[in-house]
Amino acid sequence: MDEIRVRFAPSPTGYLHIGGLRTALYNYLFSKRNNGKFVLRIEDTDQTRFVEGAIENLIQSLEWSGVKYDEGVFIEDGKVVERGEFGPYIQSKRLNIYKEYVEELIEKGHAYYCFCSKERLDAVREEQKIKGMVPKYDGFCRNIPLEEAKKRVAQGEEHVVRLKLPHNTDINFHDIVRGDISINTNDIDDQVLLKSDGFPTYHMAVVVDDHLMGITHIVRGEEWLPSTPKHIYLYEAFGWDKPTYVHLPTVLNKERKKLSKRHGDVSVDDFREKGYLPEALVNYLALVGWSPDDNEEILSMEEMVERFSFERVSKTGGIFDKDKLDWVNGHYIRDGELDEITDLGIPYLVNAGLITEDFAKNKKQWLSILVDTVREGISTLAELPEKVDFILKDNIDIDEDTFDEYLKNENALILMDAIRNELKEVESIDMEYAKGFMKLIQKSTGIKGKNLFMPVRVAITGSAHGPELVNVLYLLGKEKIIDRAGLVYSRAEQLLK
RNA sequence: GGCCCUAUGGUCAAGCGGUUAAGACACCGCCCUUUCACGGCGGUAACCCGGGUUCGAGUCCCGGUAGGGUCACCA
Repeated sequence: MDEIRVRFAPSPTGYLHIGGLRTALYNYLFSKRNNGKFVLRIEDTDQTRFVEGAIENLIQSLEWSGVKYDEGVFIEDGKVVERGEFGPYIQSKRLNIYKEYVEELIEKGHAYYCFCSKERLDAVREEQKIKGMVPKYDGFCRNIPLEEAKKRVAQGEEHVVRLKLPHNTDINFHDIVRGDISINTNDIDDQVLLKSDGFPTYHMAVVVDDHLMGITHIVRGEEWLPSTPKHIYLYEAFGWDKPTYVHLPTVLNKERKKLSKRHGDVSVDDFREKGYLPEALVNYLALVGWSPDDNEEILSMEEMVERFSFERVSKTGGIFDKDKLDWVNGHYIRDGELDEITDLGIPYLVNAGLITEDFAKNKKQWLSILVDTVREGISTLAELPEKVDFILKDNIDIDEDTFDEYLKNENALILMDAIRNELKEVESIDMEYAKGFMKLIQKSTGIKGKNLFMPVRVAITGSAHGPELVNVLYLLGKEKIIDRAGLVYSRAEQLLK
């Protein structure tokens, strides 16, 4: 059997979004699973929608997510380059190729020149709508004799080329996830193949390129299902072998609509910024529309590759569930390599103004302990600052209710005193000392259990909730603890008067 | 509106003619614990409706309903 070749073919009209990432991911998993090749092609046939920097952004997002491809468009030294023997991989560089094939279609009678103006087309559509008809090209130019049409073209008359679909013919094809599908040509338009600006439309370019690039499986979103018959017809008109089709179910938002920019939070970039790990995003995304036969939910890329198959892709659109993503992400934050998680988390602390770049560089060890003590309580890296801010900040606030509950008493006075006395004796707090610290306080005050831990926790952290106290003591260090104990002492003393 | 697709708890999702209809997220309890979290245990909760086929239907067929997609010189 021939080598399996798949492609992901985004248009550079913006950033990579979640739906696109999943499509790319499934292509990747499938190609890896079958030792095939994965191509990245850029479909920039609509000049008007081209966004500067979009290609670079798309590639960077893919790179970040760990979805790798073998061939096509890459970035090297900040520049867009192409690698592979089937290039160019950017459609705007292939205009002459499409033109050639369009002419072949015309000669074979599968396509025709159309001179209708935009105005006429709009008027026709408008009238059809009023009559309750399906808006469709009325075939006005369909029967212009080829010689006459060519003459008009030669005279410079503006024109497009349309697909000449036979009337009332069923076009059948098989889709791996949808099964057999049949659509009648009466329900399909004579699609424009070549635009008046000389660029092909998607339908023309996709067929030519997929064929020329040896693509064996077309894996794309289900929004392409209705136009697949046009593509099938083109393959037949050219006499080419048809690829295998795989139309993926849609990723939906809470409103059960296709994910869109309007609702925000759909760009892969956004998720990265919000502190999601690529492993987690990709892991979760794979699960919207696919499940492995053993139903595992936490899977590395390698594990997904091992288990992936289109037979287990569902037909139903799935809602993107942020809660579950958060859970998956939290899992990766907790289970990830501490150094890695720390490195990823540091920028969030710097951006929040909690630490400086210098501090980040010089206090790696300390920071990794910081991250380790709070990582179990967060689901995204962006939550890091709020979780550690009581440690890094100079001042903490203890709200009145909490203070009254735990510190407005004689015990607090005794405890704060003991803490300050104890700490006076030591040079600094290391982990060993931190581990035994509460024992020492207990010994010197005779206070124990909740009466010991809770007031101390509140006094030095400002809150009745938080992570393991031993780590917090170490992280806080001598000065801060003495300082905070002193403030609590005075405040309690005031209140007790 | 035409065409196409889809239909299992709130969400994702097993199931592929015979099951007490898995599991995960979320939610609620309990346990662990100095608190929170993590973790562990348990719980609430589902086969869209109506006809067939069959000894037997969540599973197959038909119809309805609902949801989605698509009807561009956009992809």
